[in-house]
Amino acid sequence: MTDPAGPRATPTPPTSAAVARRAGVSRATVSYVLNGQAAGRVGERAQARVRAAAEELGYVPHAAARSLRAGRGSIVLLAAPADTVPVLGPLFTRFLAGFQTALHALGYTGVLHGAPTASPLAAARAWAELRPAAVLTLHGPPLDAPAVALLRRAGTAAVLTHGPVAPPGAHTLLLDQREAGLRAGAHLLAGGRRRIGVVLPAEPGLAACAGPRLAGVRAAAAAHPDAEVRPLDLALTEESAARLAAAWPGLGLDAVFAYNDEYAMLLMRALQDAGHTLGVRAPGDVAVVGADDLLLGRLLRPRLTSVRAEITPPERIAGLVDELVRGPGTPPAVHRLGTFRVEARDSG
Amino acid sequence: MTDPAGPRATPTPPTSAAVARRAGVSRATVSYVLNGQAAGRVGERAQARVRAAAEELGYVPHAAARSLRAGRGSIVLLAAPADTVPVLGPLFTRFLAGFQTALHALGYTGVLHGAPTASPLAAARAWAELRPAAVLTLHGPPLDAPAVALLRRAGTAAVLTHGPVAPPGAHTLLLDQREAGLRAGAHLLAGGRRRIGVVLPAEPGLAACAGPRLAGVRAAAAAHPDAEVRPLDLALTEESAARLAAAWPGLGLDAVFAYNDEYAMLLMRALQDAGHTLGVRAPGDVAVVGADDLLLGRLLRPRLTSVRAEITPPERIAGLVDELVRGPGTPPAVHRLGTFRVEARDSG
DNA sequence: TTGAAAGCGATACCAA
DNA sequence: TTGGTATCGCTTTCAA
Repeated sequence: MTDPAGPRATPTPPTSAAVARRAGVSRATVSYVLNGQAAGRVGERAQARVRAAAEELGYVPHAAARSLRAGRGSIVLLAAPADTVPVLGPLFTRFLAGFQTALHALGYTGVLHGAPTASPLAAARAWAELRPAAVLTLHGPPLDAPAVALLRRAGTAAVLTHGPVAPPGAHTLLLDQREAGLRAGAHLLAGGRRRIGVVLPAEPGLAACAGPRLAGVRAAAAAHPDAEVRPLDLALTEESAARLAAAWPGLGLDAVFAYNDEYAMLLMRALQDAGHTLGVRAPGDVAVVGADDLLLGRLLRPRLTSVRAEITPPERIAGLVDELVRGPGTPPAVHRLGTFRVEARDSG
Repeated sequence: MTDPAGPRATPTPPTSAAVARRAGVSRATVSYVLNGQAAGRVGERAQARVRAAAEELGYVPHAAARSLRAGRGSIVLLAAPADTVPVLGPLFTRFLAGFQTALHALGYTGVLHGAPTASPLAAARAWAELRPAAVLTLHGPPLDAPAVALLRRAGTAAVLTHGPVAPPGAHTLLLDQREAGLRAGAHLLAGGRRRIGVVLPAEPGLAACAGPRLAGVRAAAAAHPDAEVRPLDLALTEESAARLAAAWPGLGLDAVFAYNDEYAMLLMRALQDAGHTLGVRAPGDVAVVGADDLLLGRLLRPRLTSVRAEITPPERIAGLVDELVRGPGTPPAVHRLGTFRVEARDSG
C-alpha cells in the first residue's frame, strides 16, 4: 500500500541525534565528522559509520540551529525592491547569477529578497530577522541611516548600499548613474549637438536612476555655454512615444539621451513613423543615445549608440563581502561597482 | 570621539531577554505582546512598556530561533539555477516580483535562490538546510525523485516543480512548453506554411525549453501529412545568424519558429541583410514567429508575430502554496502556471 | 578517542 | 495576569 503522496514529510526530520543513534556514537562525534573536525579525534571506523548513517537517513543539517549556535548566519541578502527587478534587465540578472555562484564558493548562501516595502526601515527590519552576514542593495531606494543602524545592531557584519553616498556604518557600492548621463552628454556634445533631450521614464522605480542620469547630462552641458538640456516624459508604450514624437518639432532638439535602449528604440521608431509628416529624420536631425547596450540595439537599424555599464566581476564583489564579514571593524569605504562607457554606433 | 565605522554592530544584538529586562517583565510576556497573543493575558501598562523597550533597543526577532522552536520556517524558496536566470527575461522577473509581494502578505519570506547546480540532489541539499516551508522550481532542470524525497524528509511541506511531470511527492507547476510549439506550429500551418524550421538555441540552459517547443511544433505538424519540421541551430550572435541565413536557400523552408523574440529578430534581420543576394524575402518567403512577446517585437518592422505566455496571477500561486503548507497531506496535483497564445502581427 | 552537557533565542505549557 | 522552564537542533568545551 503505497502512500499516494509519495515519500511523506516525516513528522520529525532526521536530526544529528538520529544519526548518532544509528551510528552508535554521540551527537558530538557526528558533528565533528560532518564538519571535517574529526582528524585525530574520531576513529576511522566511527567516521565511516557516521557518514553511512547520515547518508541513509538523508540527514541535512539545520541551518537555523547552526547559525543560532554559531551566533552568525551565512546568508548574504541581495535586496532589490520587487517592483523594480523586472526593469533592471539582463545586466542585473547576469550579475546576480555570477554573484550567487561566487558566494557559494565562499561558503555563503546568496539570496535575492525582493522587498515589498514602504519604508527602508521596514525593509531593514524584515531583512534583519534573517540575521544575514551581509546585506547589499543594488537598486531602488538606498538604505537610510536608521535602516543601516538597525541592521548593524542586529549583527549584520557588512552593509553595502548603492547610491552616491551611504549613511554612516554602511559601505558604498558605487555605480554612479550620473556618470552614464555624463558620458552620453559628452558624446553628444562632442558630436556637435547642443539641444539635448533627456528621457525621464514614467515607469515607477526608475526615477532613482533617471534623476542622476539627467544630472549627469546637465553636468556635461555645463561645459558648453550654448548647450541646453531638456527633460522629456515618456512611458514605455507606443501611444506615449507617438505623443512625444508629435510634439517633437516644437521642441527643437537635435539629440536625445533616452535613458535606456528600449526607450531609445521606442522613441526612434515613433520619430521614424511620424517623421514623414513632421519633417524630422532620426538619426539625421536628432541623434539618439540609449543605455545598457541591449541586444536589440545592435539588431535594429540604424544600430543604436548606447551607454554601457562595465560591471565589476561578481567574484570581486563576493570577495569583498567575505573580507568585510570576516573583518567587521573595517571602516566604511566606497567600492566601485562599475563604470560607464559609450558604445558608439549609427544612431548618434 | 565618534566611531569612524558609525553605529557599530553590537557584540550581542538585542534579544527578547534584553527587552524583558528593560521592560521589567519576563521573556514570556515579551513574546506574547510582540506576537499579538497578549489579549486578556498581559496588562495594558505592561504591553506599552514592552513595546517601548523593543522600540528603543531596536529589537528584531531572530528568525532562526523562532523557526527552530516552531519546527517550521517561513521561507519560501524560489529555485532557479543561477546560470539561467538571465535568459528568462522580464516574464520571469515580473512574476517573481508579484509572487514575493503576495507571499509577504501571507506571512512568508519569498526568496530567490540561484542554485550552483551540479545535480538536482546537491541543490536540494543546499535548499533543505534552510528548512523552507516550500520549494518551487520554475525553470532549469526539474527536481528528480531523490531530490524531492530529500526535501520532504527535511520537512518541506510543499514541493512544487515545473515540467511536464513531477516525481512522486511533488506538485506540478505546468507551463507546458510543448504548448508554445503547438500554438506556433498550428498558426503557421493555418497560414498555409508547410516547411517549418524550429530554432534550437545554442545557449546552455535553454535546452529544457527548446526541446518541448520543438516537440510541440512536431505535434502540430503531425496533423498535416505534407508538413515538415526541421530543427535549426542558432546562437545569439550576428555571426551565427549570418551563417544560418547564408545556408537558407538550401533549406527550402517557408516558415520558422524562432524560440524567442530575440532569436526571431536576430534571424529575421540576418535574412533581410542577406536577402538581396540570396533572393529570400522575410517575411514574404518565410514567415517568422517568435515567443515571449517582448517589446522589441512590436518595435521591429515588420512587427513580430509572437507566442505569448499568459501567466497565472502570482497571488493565486502564492495562495496555493499557503494552502499546501497548511495542509501538508494534500495529494500532489497538477497546477497550471499559465497557457500560451499567439499574438499575430506582421511577420507571420 | 568519545561522551555529557551547556547554551544560542524564541515560544508555549504549566504553575503561581 | 504573570513568571519559570523545557524545548527545538546544533556546536563546542570540558571531563572521562
